[in-house]
Amino acid sequence: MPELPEVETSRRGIEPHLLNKTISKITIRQHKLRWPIPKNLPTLATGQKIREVCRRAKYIYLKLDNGNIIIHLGMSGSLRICTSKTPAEKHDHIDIIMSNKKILRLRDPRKFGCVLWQASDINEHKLIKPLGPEPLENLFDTDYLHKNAKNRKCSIKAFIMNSHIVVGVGNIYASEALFRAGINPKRQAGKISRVRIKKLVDAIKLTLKSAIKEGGTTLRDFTGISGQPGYFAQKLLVYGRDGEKCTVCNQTIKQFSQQARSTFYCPNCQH
DNA sequence: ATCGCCTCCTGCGCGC
DNA sequence: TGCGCGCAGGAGGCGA
Repeated sequence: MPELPEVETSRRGIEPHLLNKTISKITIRQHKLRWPIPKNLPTLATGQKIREVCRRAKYIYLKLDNGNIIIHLGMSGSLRICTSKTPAEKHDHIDIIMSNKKILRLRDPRKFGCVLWQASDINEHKLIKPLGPEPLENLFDTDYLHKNAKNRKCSIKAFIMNSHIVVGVGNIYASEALFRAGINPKRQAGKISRVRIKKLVDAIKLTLKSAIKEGGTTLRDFTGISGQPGYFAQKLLVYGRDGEKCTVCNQTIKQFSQQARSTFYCPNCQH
Protein backbone atom coordinates (compact mmCIF):
# COMPACT_ATOMS: atom_id res chain seq x y z
CA MET A 1 0.00 0.00 0.00
CA PRO A 2 2.14 2.82 1.13
CA GLU A 3 4.91 4.25 -0.97
CA LEU A 4 7.28 6.94 0.18
CA PRO A 5 4.71 9.79 0.32
CA GLU A 6 2.29 7.71 2.39
CA VAL A 7 5.04 6.59 4.76
CA GLU A 8 6.29 10.17 5.12
CA THR A 9 2.71 11.33 5.75
CA SER A 10 2.43 8.71 8.49
CA ARG A 11 5.78 9.70 9.98
CA ARG A 12 4.83 13.37 10.11
CA GLY A 13 1.50 12.45 11.63
CA ILE A 14 2.87 10.39 14.49
CA GLU A 15 5.99 12.45 15.22
CA PRO A 16 4.42 15.21 17.37
CA HIS A 17 2.63 12.63 19.50
CA LEU A 18 5.74 10.58 20.18
CA LEU A 19 8.69 12.93 20.39
CA ASN A 20 10.31 12.91 23.86
CA LYS A 21 7.58 10.62 25.20
CA THR A 22 8.43 7.55 27.26
CA ILE A 23 7.22 4.09 26.22
CA SER A 24 5.33 2.63 29.15
CA LYS A 25 4.07 -0.60 27.61
CA ILE A 26 4.01 -2.59 24.40
CA THR A 27 1.14 -4.96 23.63
CA ILE A 28 1.68 -7.48 20.85
CA ARG A 29 -1.43 -9.30 19.65
CA GLN A 30 0.09 -10.92 16.57
CA HIS A 31 3.81 -11.70 16.36
CA LYS A 32 3.57 -13.27 12.94
CA LEU A 33 4.15 -10.48 10.44
CA ARG A 34 6.54 -10.72 7.49
CA TRP A 35 9.18 -11.40 10.10
CA PRO A 36 8.20 -12.16 13.67
CA ILE A 37 8.05 -9.22 16.05
CA PRO A 38 10.94 -9.90 18.46
CA LYS A 39 9.65 -11.46 21.68
CA ASN A 40 11.90 -9.23 23.75
CA LEU A 41 10.83 -5.98 22.10
CA PRO A 42 8.71 -4.90 25.11
CA THR A 43 11.58 -5.60 27.50
CA LEU A 44 14.04 -3.66 25.36
CA ALA A 45 11.87 -0.62 24.67
CA THR A 46 9.76 -0.14 27.78
CA GLY A 47 10.91 2.81 29.87
CA GLN A 48 12.83 4.29 26.94
CA LYS A 49 12.26 7.78 25.62
CA ILE A 50 11.59 8.34 21.91
CA ARG A 51 14.29 10.76 20.77
CA GLU A 52 13.50 10.92 17.08
CA VAL A 53 10.86 9.70 14.62
CA CYS A 54 12.64 9.08 11.33
CA ARG A 55 12.12 7.60 7.92
CA ARG A 56 14.53 5.77 5.65
CA ALA A 57 13.04 4.48 2.40
CA LYS A 58 9.65 3.06 3.36
CA TYR A 59 10.81 2.27 6.88
CA ILE A 60 9.82 4.39 9.84
CA TYR A 61 11.99 4.06 12.90
CA LEU A 62 11.68 5.32 16.45
CA LYS A 63 15.07 6.24 17.81
CA LEU A 64 15.52 5.36 21.49
CA ASP A 65 18.64 5.71 23.64
CA ASN A 66 19.37 1.99 23.49
CA GLY A 67 18.28 1.22 19.94
CA ASN A 68 15.59 1.64 17.31
CA ILE A 69 12.14 0.27 16.68
CA ILE A 70 11.85 -0.26 12.93
CA ILE A 71 8.40 -0.30 11.34
CA HIS A 72 7.49 -1.21 7.76
CA LEU A 73 3.90 -0.97 6.56
CA GLY A 74 4.12 -3.51 3.76
CA MET A 75 1.17 -3.37 1.36
CA SER A 76 -1.67 -2.84 3.77
CA GLY A 77 -0.21 -1.39 6.96
CA SER A 78 -1.29 1.83 8.62
CA LEU A 79 -0.47 3.68 11.81
CA ARG A 80 -2.89 5.44 14.12
CA ILE A 81 -2.53 7.46 17.25
CA CYS A 82 -5.33 6.57 19.62
CA THR A 83 -6.10 5.94 23.29
CA SER A 84 -7.21 2.88 25.22
CA LYS A 85 -10.79 4.02 24.62
CA THR A 86 -10.44 2.89 21.02
CA PRO A 87 -10.85 -0.89 21.07
CA ALA A 88 -8.32 -2.84 19.04
CA GLU A 89 -9.78 -4.37 15.91
CA LYS A 90 -9.06 -7.58 14.07
CA HIS A 91 -5.80 -6.61 12.38
CA ASP A 92 -4.40 -4.28 15.04
CA HIS A 93 -1.22 -6.25 15.73
CA ILE A 94 0.78 -4.07 18.08
CA ASP A 95 0.25 -1.13 20.44
CA ILE A 96 3.14 0.99 21.59
CA ILE A 97 1.78 2.83 24.60
CA MET A 98 3.25 6.10 25.86
CA SER A 99 3.36 7.31 29.43
CA ASN A 100 0.87 10.03 28.43
CA LYS A 101 -1.60 7.22 27.51
CA LYS A 102 -1.38 7.85 23.79
CA ILE A 103 -1.04 4.69 21.74
CA LEU A 104 0.79 4.13 18.47
CA ARG A 105 -1.22 1.32 16.85
CA LEU A 106 -0.21 -0.69 13.79
CA ARG A 107 -2.93 -2.26 11.69
CA ASP A 108 -1.90 -4.55 8.84
CA PRO A 109 -4.47 -6.98 7.39
CA ARG A 110 -2.09 -8.66 4.95
CA LYS A 111 0.78 -8.93 7.44
CA PHE A 112 3.42 -7.98 4.88
CA GLY A 113 4.74 -5.31 7.22
CA CYS A 114 7.16 -5.77 10.08
CA VAL A 115 8.23 -4.38 13.44
CA LEU A 116 11.88 -5.01 14.25
CA TRP A 117 14.56 -3.99 16.68
CA GLN A 118 18.01 -2.67 15.84
CA ALA A 119 20.28 -2.03 18.81
CA SER A 120 23.10 -0.25 17.00
CA ASP A 121 23.30 2.15 14.04
CA ILE A 122 20.14 1.84 11.97
CA ASN A 123 22.13 2.01 8.75
CA GLU A 124 23.85 -1.23 9.68
CA HIS A 125 20.60 -3.17 9.75
CA LYS A 126 20.56 -5.85 7.07
CA LEU A 127 17.36 -4.50 5.49
CA ILE A 128 18.59 -0.89 5.48
CA LYS A 129 22.22 -1.34 4.53
CA PRO A 130 21.78 -2.35 0.87
CA LEU A 131 19.31 0.45 0.09
CA GLY A 132 20.00 3.06 -2.57
CA PRO A 133 19.75 6.81 -1.99
CA GLU A 134 16.65 8.71 -0.93
CA PRO A 135 14.96 10.12 -4.06
CA LEU A 136 14.51 13.58 -2.55
CA GLU A 137 18.13 13.97 -1.49
CA ASN A 138 20.90 15.44 -3.60
CA LEU A 139 22.76 12.15 -3.90
CA PHE A 140 19.98 11.08 -6.23
CA ASP A 141 20.69 13.07 -9.37
CA THR A 142 21.15 12.70 -13.13
CA ASP A 143 24.78 11.57 -12.86
CA TYR A 144 23.92 8.90 -10.34
CA LEU A 145 20.96 7.44 -12.18
CA HIS A 146 22.58 7.63 -15.62
CA LYS A 147 25.73 5.91 -14.39
CA ASN A 148 23.77 3.14 -12.70
CA ALA A 149 21.47 2.59 -15.67
CA LYS A 150 24.44 1.84 -17.92
CA ASN A 151 24.25 -1.67 -19.44
CA ARG A 152 21.08 -2.44 -17.53
CA LYS A 153 18.80 -4.74 -19.49
CA CYS A 154 15.72 -4.49 -17.27
CA SER A 155 12.84 -2.17 -18.04
CA ILE A 156 13.09 1.39 -16.79
CA LYS A 157 10.07 0.79 -14.59
CA ALA A 158 11.64 -2.20 -12.84
CA PHE A 159 14.84 -0.18 -12.57
CA ILE A 160 13.34 2.78 -10.71
CA MET A 161 11.34 0.44 -8.48
CA ASN A 162 14.52 -1.40 -7.47
CA SER A 163 15.33 -0.26 -3.94
CA HIS A 164 19.03 -0.89 -4.44
CA ILE A 165 18.96 1.86 -7.09
CA VAL A 166 16.62 4.35 -5.45
CA VAL A 167 14.19 3.87 -2.60
CA GLY A 168 10.58 4.82 -2.14
CA VAL A 169 9.33 4.60 -5.73
CA GLY A 170 6.53 2.05 -5.75
CA ASN A 171 4.03 0.96 -8.35
CA ILE A 172 1.89 4.10 -8.43
CA TYR A 173 4.64 6.68 -8.54
CA ALA A 174 6.74 4.69 -11.02
CA SER A 175 3.92 4.94 -13.57
CA GLU A 176 3.31 8.59 -12.71
CA ALA A 177 6.96 9.64 -12.95
CA LEU A 178 7.50 7.82 -16.26
CA PHE A 179 4.46 9.57 -17.70
CA ARG A 180 5.74 12.98 -16.60
CA ALA A 181 9.13 12.16 -18.11
CA GLY A 182 7.58 10.92 -21.37
CA ILE A 183 9.36 7.57 -21.13
CA ASN A 184 7.76 4.26 -22.12
CA PRO A 185 7.81 1.95 -19.06
CA LYS A 186 9.02 -0.98 -21.20
CA ARG A 187 12.12 0.79 -22.44
CA GLN A 188 15.43 -0.78 -21.45
CA ALA A 189 17.01 1.20 -18.63
CA GLY A 190 20.45 1.15 -20.23
CA LYS A 191 19.23 2.61 -23.51
CA ILE A 192 17.85 5.90 -22.28
CA SER A 193 19.73 9.09 -23.06
CA ARG A 194 21.16 11.24 -20.33
CA VAL A 195 18.79 14.08 -21.19
CA ARG A 196 15.81 11.80 -20.68
CA ILE A 197 17.27 10.37 -17.48
CA LYS A 198 17.45 13.93 -16.20
CA LYS A 199 13.77 14.37 -17.04
CA LEU A 200 13.04 11.20 -15.13
CA VAL A 201 14.99 12.27 -12.04
CA ASP A 202 13.13 15.58 -12.05
CA ALA A 203 9.81 13.79 -12.56
CA ILE A 204 10.41 11.39 -9.66
CA LYS A 205 11.28 14.24 -7.32
CA LEU A 206 8.35 16.35 -8.45
CA THR A 207 5.85 13.50 -8.23
CA LEU A 208 6.92 12.43 -4.76
CA LYS A 209 7.06 15.99 -3.44
CA SER A 210 3.57 16.80 -4.73
CA ALA A 211 2.20 13.57 -3.29
CA ILE A 212 3.68 14.32 0.13
CA LYS A 213 2.13 17.77 -0.05
CA GLU A 214 -1.28 16.19 -0.65
CA GLY A 215 -0.91 13.75 2.23
CA GLY A 216 -0.28 10.75 -0.01
CA THR A 217 -2.57 8.74 -2.26
CA THR A 218 -5.69 7.00 -0.96
CA LEU A 219 -6.80 4.28 -3.37
CA ARG A 220 -8.89 2.25 -0.95
CA ASP A 221 -7.56 2.05 2.55
CA PHE A 222 -4.64 4.38 3.10
CA THR A 223 -5.34 7.04 5.69
CA GLY A 224 -3.25 9.44 7.69
CA ILE A 225 -2.93 8.83 11.41
CA SER A 226 -6.31 10.32 12.27
CA GLY A 227 -8.03 8.41 9.51
CA GLN A 228 -8.05 11.18 6.91
CA PRO A 229 -7.47 10.24 3.26
CA GLY A 230 -4.58 11.47 1.11
CA TYR A 231 -5.64 13.70 -1.73
CA PHE A 232 -3.06 12.85 -4.36
CA ALA A 233 -5.40 10.23 -5.88
CA GLN A 234 -7.22 13.10 -7.53
CA LYS A 235 -4.00 14.21 -9.18
CA LEU A 236 -2.91 10.89 -10.61
CA LEU A 237 -2.30 11.31 -14.32
CA VAL A 238 -2.16 7.69 -15.47
CA TYR A 239 -2.35 5.25 -12.54
CA GLY A 240 -5.73 3.54 -12.46
CA ARG A 241 -6.92 5.55 -15.47
CA ASP A 242 -6.82 2.96 -18.25
CA GLY A 243 -9.46 3.62 -20.84
CA GLU A 244 -9.60 7.29 -19.87
CA LYS A 245 -8.18 10.12 -21.94
CA CYS A 246 -4.64 11.37 -21.50
CA THR A 247 -4.68 14.82 -19.91
CA VAL A 248 -1.99 15.95 -22.36
CA CYS A 249 -2.87 14.48 -25.78
CA ASN A 250 -6.41 13.13 -25.34
CA GLN A 251 -5.43 9.63 -26.48
CA THR A 252 -6.46 6.59 -24.43
CA ILE A 253 -4.42 5.55 -21.38
CA LYS A 254 -3.40 1.89 -21.50
CA GLN A 255 -2.74 -0.69 -18.82
CA PHE A 256 -0.56 -3.79 -19.03
CA SER A 257 1.24 -6.14 -16.71
CA GLN A 258 4.94 -5.83 -15.97
CA GLN A 259 6.70 -8.00 -13.38
CA ALA A 260 3.19 -9.07 -12.41
CA ARG A 261 2.31 -5.47 -11.49
CA SER A 262 -0.02 -3.12 -13.31
CA THR A 263 1.59 -0.42 -15.38
CA PHE A 264 -0.36 2.52 -16.76
CA TYR A 265 0.90 4.76 -19.55
CA CYS A 266 0.03 6.87 -22.55
CA PRO A 267 1.33 5.20 -25.73
CA ASN A 268 1.25 8.54 -27.51
CA CYS A 269 3.18 10.62 -24.96
CA GLN A 270 5.64 8.00 -23.75
CA HIS A 271 8.43 6.57 -25.94
C1' DA B 1 25.93 -9.19 -11.08
C1' DT B 2 21.39 -9.05 -12.85
C1' DC B 3 16.82 -10.45 -13.95
C1' DG B 4 12.28 -12.17 -13.39
C1' DC B 5 9.40 -15.14 -10.91
C1' DC B 6 7.40 -16.73 -6.51
C1' DT B 7 5.89 -15.96 -2.13
C1' DC B 8 3.90 -14.28 2.20
C1' DC B 9 -1.60 -12.70 3.66
C1' DT B 10 -6.38 -10.78 3.76
C1' DG B 11 -10.11 -8.19 1.66
C1' DC B 12 -12.68 -6.44 -2.00
C1' DG B 13 -15.13 -6.02 -6.32
C1' DC B 14 -16.63 -8.24 -10.19
C1' DG B 15 -19.03 -11.65 -13.10
C1' DC B 16 -21.82 -15.56 -13.13
C1' DT C 1 -27.49 -13.43 -2.28
C1' DG C 2 -23.61 -16.17 -2.73
C1' DC C 3 -19.49 -17.99 -4.54
C1' DG C 4 -15.10 -18.19 -6.91
C1' DC C 5 -11.69 -15.64 -9.12
C1' DG C 6 -8.38 -12.08 -9.90
C1' DC C 7 -6.27 -8.34 -8.22
C1' DA C 8 -4.15 -4.99 -4.72
C1' DG C 9 0.11 0.45 -2.84
C1' DG C 10 6.12 -4.32 -1.00
C1' DA C 11 10.13 -6.61 -1.45
C1' DG C 12 13.21 -10.52 0.10
C1' DG C 13 14.81 -14.79 -1.71
C1' DC C 14 15.59 -17.87 -5.15
C1' DG C 15 17.04 -20.17 -9.43
C1' DA C 16 18.59 -19.30 -14.04
